[in-house]
Amino acid sequence: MGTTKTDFFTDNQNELAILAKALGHPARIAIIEYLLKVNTCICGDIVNELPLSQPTVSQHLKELKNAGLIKGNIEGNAICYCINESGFEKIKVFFQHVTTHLEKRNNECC
Amino acid sequence: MGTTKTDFFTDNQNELAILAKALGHPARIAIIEYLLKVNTCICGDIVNELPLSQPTVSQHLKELKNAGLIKGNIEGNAICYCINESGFEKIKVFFQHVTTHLEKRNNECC
DNA sequence: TTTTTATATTGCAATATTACGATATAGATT
DNA sequence: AATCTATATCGTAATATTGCAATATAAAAA
Repeated sequence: MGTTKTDFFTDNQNELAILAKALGHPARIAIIEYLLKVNTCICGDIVNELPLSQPTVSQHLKELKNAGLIKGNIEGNAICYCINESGFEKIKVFFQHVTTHLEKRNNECC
Repeated sequence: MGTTKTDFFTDNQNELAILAKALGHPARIAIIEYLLKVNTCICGDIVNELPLSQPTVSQHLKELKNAGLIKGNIEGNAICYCINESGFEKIKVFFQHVTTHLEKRNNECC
């Protein structure tokens, strides 16, 4: 009990849920928006930008990376983070799917 | 401690996070996909479709409704659920924003 | 009115998430 | 080598989520 019943859902459903869940925190939305603005940055930049401690930011970065939404490359001392397009591509496909379905019918609802 | 520091983020960041969080579970992705297929349905239909108990499905429906992703209308005995387009519109705008930013630069990353 | 049907709510156990201080790691600088 | 800089990990407390049995609610059917 308490655990998500992952086995009973499709791989695609689980993948989409993981991607959406990773974006399900305002700090992680803020990190993505910041990365869109500055293109690349290091963890310390985000620590300066957000009202969160360094360990907390590091944890959020890890979750975004595990979900496949950002990439991190070692650059000497620091780690250079940037957006991982392929992760966003997957969600985009889902939302296009939703939009296409909704456009077909004329907003008929209950 | 343990609570998300909502006050330190913008309304838009919090709203997007709430929408994404609502989609951050495979059962809720499955519910949305099912609603896309059948247009409208009642809670019992989803209980038959998913490997989850009635109270659990009811709870997931509540979360999707609170986030603004589905609508529920009382129809006699039952409640008729359907997709709420305006919720999806908000996320779509966010992803368009991401896509536009990413297309501008030529995939330059770290 | 009793029963059936459809959903929501309550209460609870198991697990997951959020946040941060303290500490570890690892490359750069002096 | 000692120190500084940048980030990750560990440990832990507070809170949230997931799932379901039991129960409540409310309209429909008998």
